[in-house]
Amino acid sequence: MAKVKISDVAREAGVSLGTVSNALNHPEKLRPETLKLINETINRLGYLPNQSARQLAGGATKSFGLVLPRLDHGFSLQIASGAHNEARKHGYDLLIANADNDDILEDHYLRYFMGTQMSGVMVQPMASLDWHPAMTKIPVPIVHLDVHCSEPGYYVAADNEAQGRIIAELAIARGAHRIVVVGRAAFMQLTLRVLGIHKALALHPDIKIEVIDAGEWNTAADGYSIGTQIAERPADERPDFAIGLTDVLASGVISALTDKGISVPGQILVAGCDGNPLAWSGSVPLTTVAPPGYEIGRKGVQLLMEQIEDKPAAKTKRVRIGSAARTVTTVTATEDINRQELVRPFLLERVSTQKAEQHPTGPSAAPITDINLGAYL
Amino acid sequence: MAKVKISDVAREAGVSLGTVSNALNHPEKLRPETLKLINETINRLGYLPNQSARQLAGGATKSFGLVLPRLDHGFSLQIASGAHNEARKHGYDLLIANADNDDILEDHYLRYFMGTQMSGVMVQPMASLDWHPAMTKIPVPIVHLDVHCSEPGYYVAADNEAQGRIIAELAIARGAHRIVVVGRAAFMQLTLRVLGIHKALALHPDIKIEVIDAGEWNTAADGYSIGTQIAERPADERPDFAIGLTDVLASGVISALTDKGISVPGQILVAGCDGNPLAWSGSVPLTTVAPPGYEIGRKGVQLLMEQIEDKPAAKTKRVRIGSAARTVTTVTATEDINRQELVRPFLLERVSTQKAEQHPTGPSAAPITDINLGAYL
DNA sequence: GCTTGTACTTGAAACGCATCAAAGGGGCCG
DNA sequence: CGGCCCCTTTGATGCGTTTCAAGTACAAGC
Repeated sequence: MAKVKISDVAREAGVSLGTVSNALNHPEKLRPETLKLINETINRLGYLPNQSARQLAGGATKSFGLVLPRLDHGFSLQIASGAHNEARKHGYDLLIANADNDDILEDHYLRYFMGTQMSGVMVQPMASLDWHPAMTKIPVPIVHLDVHCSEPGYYVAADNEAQGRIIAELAIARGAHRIVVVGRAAFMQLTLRVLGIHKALALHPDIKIEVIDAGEWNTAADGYSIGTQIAERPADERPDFAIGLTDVLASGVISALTDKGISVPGQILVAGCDGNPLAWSGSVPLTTVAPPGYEIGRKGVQLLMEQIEDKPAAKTKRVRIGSAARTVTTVTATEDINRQELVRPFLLERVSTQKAEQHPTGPSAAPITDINLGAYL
Repeated sequence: MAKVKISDVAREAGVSLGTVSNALNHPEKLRPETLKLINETINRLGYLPNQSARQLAGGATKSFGLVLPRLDHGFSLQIASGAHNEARKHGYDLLIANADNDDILEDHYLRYFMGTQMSGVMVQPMASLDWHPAMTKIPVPIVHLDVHCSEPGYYVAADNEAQGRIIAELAIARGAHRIVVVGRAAFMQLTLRVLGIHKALALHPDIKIEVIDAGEWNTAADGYSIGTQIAERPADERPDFAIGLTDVLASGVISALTDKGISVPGQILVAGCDGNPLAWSGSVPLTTVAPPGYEIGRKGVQLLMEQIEDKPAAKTKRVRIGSAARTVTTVTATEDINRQELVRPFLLERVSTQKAEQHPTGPSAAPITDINLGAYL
């Protein structure tokens, strides 16, 4: 069962090698009969073009690579979904690699994609951003997602500050008097969230705010221990609203509080940031602010296209996209819930959108008008 | 910024082209100093091997392709996760393509992968299985996932009959007297689930069973309409246990019942099949039987490896893997819940495993000992 | 000093295809 | 009938690697 190649098709069809190639790539150049004859032969022989050879001979193919840190995080999947749709719209393929939370693998796949003559590559990198210096020399369009690079380059990031602001405003609206922010602002993303929270609360000097740090990794256990600590305070020193810097933290807090007999949301309201489904499995639903992953993926591909199409464009472009406040489930499970919504989109939530923010030096990001509910986990 | 190629490295390092190639592929053949020199040059120049050329010249690279129908279904992600881990274990890369529920795209990516000289390809195909005849002529190892092909070939599938049996046994254990099965057994998978249910109930002639079909597509709306129909019956004609053939159906049923004022799980217990997180968002948690996606992905890669390693092996192998009964959340939300579990694995569930079944003509599937909790959405 | 062996290194030949300048074929006009 | 032009097809060339038979250098043994 030897592999059938283009020359086999040519011989069999009685045409030349170049003609078969044209049938594949520029069918409009061929006479209809010739094209038909060749296509029949291709099918009969079961010919499948060798992509490697095509790429080698013809330069980049129309495909993008996307390296994600994990596949089981809703945010990353939203990115993948947005990127996929946008890529297909432009006629590009999208290949996804799972870096599995491993820097080395991330680097590995990135190089792999760049070496495959992909038309462009996107990464949602883990914490650090110090690429191998060589990386910047590669003449392949690349876009970083969900980071804030200081180096020149393209990136698309969620407006984490806006996320903080939104969640703080939710607290204000709920009449909070004493707020705790749970977790360590270990990464830029989290720092910005805290900043947003502070900015929003600056207008409300009557509201007390407190940031509790419980450990380096912001694990659920950290959240649980902070929750325990809160629960053990005298009732009048407890907050009435807790904000987890991540959903995982928030989820840990909720567990601790309810374990200690404190009602959530009866006595303390808890909210998170991330829109991370992994953290939703508790019996107490969690209110969270989800970054617009779908939009980020979409915009990422658009930046790739930009780099491909107008080569001599600016070498740096940064896009920040506002967050959609997404109350995945209302804090109070017994609150009025529109059952109809449950039947259709299958996400028990109220979605309100927030206009995209303009980055001072960047282009205006399109306002977020749609949230891809279906694709969201 | 011209692309630096292997000959540039060779010239710069003062060695021959073949030596650089050896440095990359057979470093043990080189004198340590030479190797060091070449590596330094590679880094200095920012050389990145052209994967297309490598593949073209060297035959298949160590990478697998996986085509999934969607990315936002927990089952597919489990497959991806299992496949990824197993592939890495053997030193292979895994590239994922999202067919986005589109037959044409599925075919497209499949061909793409096969044409890229991948070492092997896996697909979780949508309904139909009539590949283009040419497909079977391609000398690339391929494994189908979650299907039951009649044609010769390799596949790994969940034991859907076992899923039905498990869910029926749950109903029996809960003391059900009157069971309805909701949905149309449109695909083989669903047919087998119904079969399993019937087999389990055959031992309990006292339990009444009824199958309600509401439409071709088993949508949430279908579930809702069946739920409504059930709710409108006189109380003594209502079932006390409803089984959705899919979680989406079950979710629709729950919505309808609670909308009509019937308590779930107070008056009617509802369970589903799939372990589909999309269907979990309701305020009433759903008990579901999840197929062991992680195991399926793992086994898929193992079958790929088998085909790669012992070429002259059997041309057909079929593996059926038993389902893990995974009660994502107990039917009664107020039931005893082990809070500790909530903090750690972040999946409020009880996992019980079921020994793998032996396919008459196949090899024995390894018993399922672990469920990849973390990777499960 | 010559031979044999060992340890590296070399470079030319594929790999399968896209490209493109050039050739071929046919119709039309003069 | 000849000349032109347009539409279609041809096939040699090169893409960046890997591979492998052939080469080189050096050391040990005689």
